[in-house]
Amino acid sequence: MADSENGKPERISEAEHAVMEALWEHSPMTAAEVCDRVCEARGWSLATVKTLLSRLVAKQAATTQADGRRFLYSPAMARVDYVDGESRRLVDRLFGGRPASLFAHLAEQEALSEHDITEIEALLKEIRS
Amino acid sequence: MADSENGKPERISEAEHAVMEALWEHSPMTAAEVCDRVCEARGWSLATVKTLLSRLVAKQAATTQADGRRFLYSPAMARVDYVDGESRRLVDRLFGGRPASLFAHLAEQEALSEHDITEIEALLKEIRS
DNA sequence: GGCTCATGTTTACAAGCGTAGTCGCTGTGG
DNA sequence: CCACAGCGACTACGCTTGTAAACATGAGCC
Repeated sequence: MADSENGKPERISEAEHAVMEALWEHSPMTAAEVCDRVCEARGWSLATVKTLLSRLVAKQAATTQADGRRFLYSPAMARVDYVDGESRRLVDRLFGGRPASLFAHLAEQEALSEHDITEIEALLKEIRS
Repeated sequence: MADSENGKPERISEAEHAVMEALWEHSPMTAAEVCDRVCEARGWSLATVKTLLSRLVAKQAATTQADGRRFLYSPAMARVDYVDGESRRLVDRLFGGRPASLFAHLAEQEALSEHDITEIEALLKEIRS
């Protein structure tokens, strides 16, 4: 079962996400190249990256194209879609689905810098135009 | 390790979070009362809730006070702190720590309703005052 | 042609999670 | 006094995750 043939996007774990970020930044890449980009930061071995890549392919979050005997890996989903899904999950789970509540929370917690606020004001102005 | 004596807040899983929400809404409560509030919605048995409560106590996310032979459970962390932690994690992981990026994303994805936008404008005005 | 290197596949294994059953204790109604 | 109901503690068990080693295989080098 799990998700062999249907299009249900299986959930990507945090470690897997780190690999996806690398692929979104640059693709296609071999496993070794992915490792070059993430192994040091996360303290991983190449073997770990290989496992994660396999799992991502199994989850249909990444695709491969043969290049001789090796594979070149590419993301199979757009980053924006992933980010969107995760954002919505958070807003749904913690803010009753109301993005404004998230914003209010950030503001109350003073997680917003002067710069953030200015930026958001500018965005709002743009939306309004 | 884990977090016996130190104050490191161990991560709360999704199922556990559902229980925490119940406790935040109303506390203290017995395991049975918590079940009344969440079992139906999640299709859980009382046993499941008991397990989750134990784990939450172990993680020091909830506390108990004896009431005769049973326990009354209460949250040991403020909801706002949990929400804040999760929000920041998301912003850090997906938006490079810039809340404005999250906001921009939401705006681009049209996840913001007219109402949301108005609300945020109002909040901004308040901050500015 | 054999050895080594790169690379995907298989296997491993502990910790965490979701879900729940069973055990043991004790206060209570009869 | 005893069976029972209620309750926490302990045990269970399959799945996912993080992390990686072992294995197989093809390719180039000497």
